[in-house]
Amino acid sequence: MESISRKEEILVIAAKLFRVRGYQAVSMRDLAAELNIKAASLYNHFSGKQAILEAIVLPTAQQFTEGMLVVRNSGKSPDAQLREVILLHITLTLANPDAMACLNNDWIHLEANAYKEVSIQREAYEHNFRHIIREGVQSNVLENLDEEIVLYSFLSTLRTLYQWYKRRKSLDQLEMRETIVKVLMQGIVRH
Amino acid sequence: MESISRKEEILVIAAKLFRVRGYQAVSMRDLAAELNIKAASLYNHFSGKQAILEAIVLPTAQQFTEGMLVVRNSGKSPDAQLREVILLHITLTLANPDAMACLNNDWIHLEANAYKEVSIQREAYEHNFRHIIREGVQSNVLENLDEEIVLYSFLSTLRTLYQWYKRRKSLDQLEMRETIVKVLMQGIVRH
DNA sequence: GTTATAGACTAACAAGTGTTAGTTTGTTTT
DNA sequence: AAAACAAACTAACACTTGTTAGTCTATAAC
Repeated sequence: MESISRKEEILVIAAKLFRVRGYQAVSMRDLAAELNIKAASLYNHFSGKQAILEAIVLPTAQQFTEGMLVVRNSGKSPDAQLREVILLHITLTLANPDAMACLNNDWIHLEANAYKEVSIQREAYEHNFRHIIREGVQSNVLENLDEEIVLYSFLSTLRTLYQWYKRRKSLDQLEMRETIVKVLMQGIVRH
Repeated sequence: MESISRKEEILVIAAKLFRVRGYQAVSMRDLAAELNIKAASLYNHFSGKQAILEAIVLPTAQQFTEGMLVVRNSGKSPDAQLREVILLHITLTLANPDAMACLNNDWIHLEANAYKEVSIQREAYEHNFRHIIREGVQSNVLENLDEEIVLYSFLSTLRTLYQWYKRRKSLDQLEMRETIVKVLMQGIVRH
């Protein structure tokens, strides 16, 4: 069953193009050309352009939803959960940076059901994130700072990670993860 | 000379649309409809769609370049400069959030000279930012952390501010600014 | 009162868009 | 050998895109 592999191949190239130029700026002919086929041939594999976007974005969104669920059910302390969420973002981003870019930038071009689906997952995700922060404040391990500012300052950094992370030797990889955790949790000034 | 006002009016609406749907997804007819005129009428005010994008993005990029210059020439300590840069982002974002969105998301759709222009300014800006961080580490006021991670974790938060800042009473405004500074500089854990 | 000017209009263009229909080719399965 | 399938193709469609040309109208300047 090599057909799965061909579909996958299309998704890899599509995600790469969408990341660089944006969903709207990539035509079916552009995508086909990159695969050395004609635009019409893409319809042997996907029902249309939307379907390609969905096939990239929906599973990625799903991974975040599932990851967050695991963290929330871990029974760990709030600050440990925060740490886990940060590592989740880093892991998923390194696994597929192009798909991460699509999830972040092109999900607004999803239509109808897929759009609603991602909206709901996104909201639920932020809701859980907010709760971890709140529990951290209540249990006195975090400073009592504005929830929204803490939430989005974290999320901004993590969601745009795909833009600026650099591939490193796997040894440095661990160090990078710890540095990001440290920067977000403890800031950058000496004390 | 009411013509300036009309041009400005178009830019305000254009920035709003570009922010919500993205530059590529907004047609000249869409923009015109929002202004209750026909697409062709837009060409009385701008030479084309690109010119509208440029008129939104270039001045905004310029403001950051100028702001950074002031900070760098202030003679203040590295951590004070860092604080100034954070406040610069907040000030410019609150002044024109739609233009900020365009600068962040749609500048890649600029062509030729305008694209190069913004690329150069962007690089110079990040270069200066990086230098402030380096000086902070060298003068022992900042922790010795990976420069790139610190830089982009700051920039990510500041560049996406337009997405999540909430308008507040001007009294809270000051508090918000201080909270953002605190979160970025000192992190969120108690110590 | 004539002349500019700003700012709108209609009509049309060439190019590019996503998509469909129908066909062909080579490989796999039976 | 026959049938089924994956995966490509050509040709065309209806529509949207940015843009241009040429025209009309009201207000402001002289």
